[in-house]
Amino acid sequence: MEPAATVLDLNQLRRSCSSCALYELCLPAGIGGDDLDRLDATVKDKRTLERGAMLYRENDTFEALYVVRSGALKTFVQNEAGDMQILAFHLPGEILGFDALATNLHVSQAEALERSSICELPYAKLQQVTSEVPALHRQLMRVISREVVEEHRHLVMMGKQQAQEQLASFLHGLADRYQRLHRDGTALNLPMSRYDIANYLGLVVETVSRLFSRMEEMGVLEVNRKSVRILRPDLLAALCRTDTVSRRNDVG
Amino acid sequence: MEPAATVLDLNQLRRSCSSCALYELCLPAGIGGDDLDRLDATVKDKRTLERGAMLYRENDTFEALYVVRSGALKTFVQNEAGDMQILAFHLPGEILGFDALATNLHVSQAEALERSSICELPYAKLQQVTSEVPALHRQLMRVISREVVEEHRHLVMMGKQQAQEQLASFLHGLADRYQRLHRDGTALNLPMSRYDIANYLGLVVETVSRLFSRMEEMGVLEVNRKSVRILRPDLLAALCRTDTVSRRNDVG
DNA sequence: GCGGCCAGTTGACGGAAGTCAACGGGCTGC
DNA sequence: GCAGCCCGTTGACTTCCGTCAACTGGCCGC
Repeated sequence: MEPAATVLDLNQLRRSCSSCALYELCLPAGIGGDDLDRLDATVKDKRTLERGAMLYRENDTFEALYVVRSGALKTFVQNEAGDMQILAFHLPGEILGFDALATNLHVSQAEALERSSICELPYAKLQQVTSEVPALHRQLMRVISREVVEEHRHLVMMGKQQAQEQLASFLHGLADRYQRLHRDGTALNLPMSRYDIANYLGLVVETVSRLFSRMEEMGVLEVNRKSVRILRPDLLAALCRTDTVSRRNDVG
Repeated sequence: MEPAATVLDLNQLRRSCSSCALYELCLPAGIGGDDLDRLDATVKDKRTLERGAMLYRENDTFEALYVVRSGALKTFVQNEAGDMQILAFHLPGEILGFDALATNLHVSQAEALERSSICELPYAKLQQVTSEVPALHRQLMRVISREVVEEHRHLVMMGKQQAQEQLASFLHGLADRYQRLHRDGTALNLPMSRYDIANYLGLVVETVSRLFSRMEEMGVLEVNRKSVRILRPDLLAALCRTDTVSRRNDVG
């Protein structure tokens, strides 16, 4: 046990998945021992992104999948006219980059909402490991599937006819994700702007702003810029659905 | 070459991927020769679903992935109250069932919109083959990724602020998919109801109906119940975007 | 500290789309 | 063939949310 080796071990350990505080949330879940070590080896040194920095852009060649270690990102697409549609917000432990698997080119863009730390999983190396470790292959499929299910949630949110239901569902879902990160699920610190929230939900920023104010008046929230405290989780949950029976959404 | 064997061969051939008219559209794309044969062997006999029949329901255990051979299906989720949100329409050559990969339980439902023929790919067998054929593994990942990208398109559609843009985009995208199937992309025969279209886009059925009428008046479409003829593809494409610059979607 | 800028909020207004209602016309089953 | 049902369309009305505008307060750079 010479000191130098110990230091090296610590450094490697620090950046390895097995010691990652979020490790049960991301790829290795369900993988143990040797297999985890092999996965560790494929993780490139982590990157840090400043607020506003791009992780990847449209048409970038597919190099790697990325796991958020800390901070938050948004992914979005833009059309020729420059119109943006936000696809997702990514919190620590969440993976992004799957959009490029189909064509080997990214078809969306990823931007840091705040100073963020990112794990990079070079796909070539990842592919090599998955071919040797069937468990990782299955796990990777599961992770993509979760991505699909997450997008379903987004679609359901956007399908709601009342803007208030949409925002309530958004906050409710965010609180859930915070709790999964062992954070306080009632004291949200929103990394995204009102503008981003509006775009994500298919609304305009004024509507979102008014809804925050209205929900504050109702005693559901306490809003202070980016900081949102959920005073009445029960009421928030109730606001996620309309009381009146909707004609559109009933089963035919 | 005794007659009986020939008949058997023909039958097997008929239901095999290598002779499937849609084969370049679905899983085997990019796979050849021996590998294709092995994939053929994993495909279970095809199923036929009548209009309204369910392919799978929520909480069904994950058995297989499914490829549409003919007909059309919709996938959707329902909440406790029975509210429905349609997630996708599936045309021939398209795969469904990926939602269950994460939990081994389906979290959505699939229903035939008309008499449909389905290829069943039992996942256990598929997994065995993918572990032996790396190319298929990569192909499968690509297909799921395409699913993700397809959902992005749905999100962009729902994010549009004008209902007319939404419907125009929907029809435009449908025309594209018809052409990929070597069908006439200007003579659509909609397998889904107005109700389904409305739900898919987050609108109500009256709005969709009015928009069809309006677009007919504009000379863009000729509508006759389920049959929609696109008279002016150029105008339809133009209707997919608003002329006026939208504040919400501009890049900040 | 000060100025400017941008994010966010609020108000007034109008219009697009949702709601409610009536009706027509296929399709199905008897 | 006829009845009944459901799908789709259309009209009248209402309302929610998008638009435009003004204003405030944080934040950053100078």
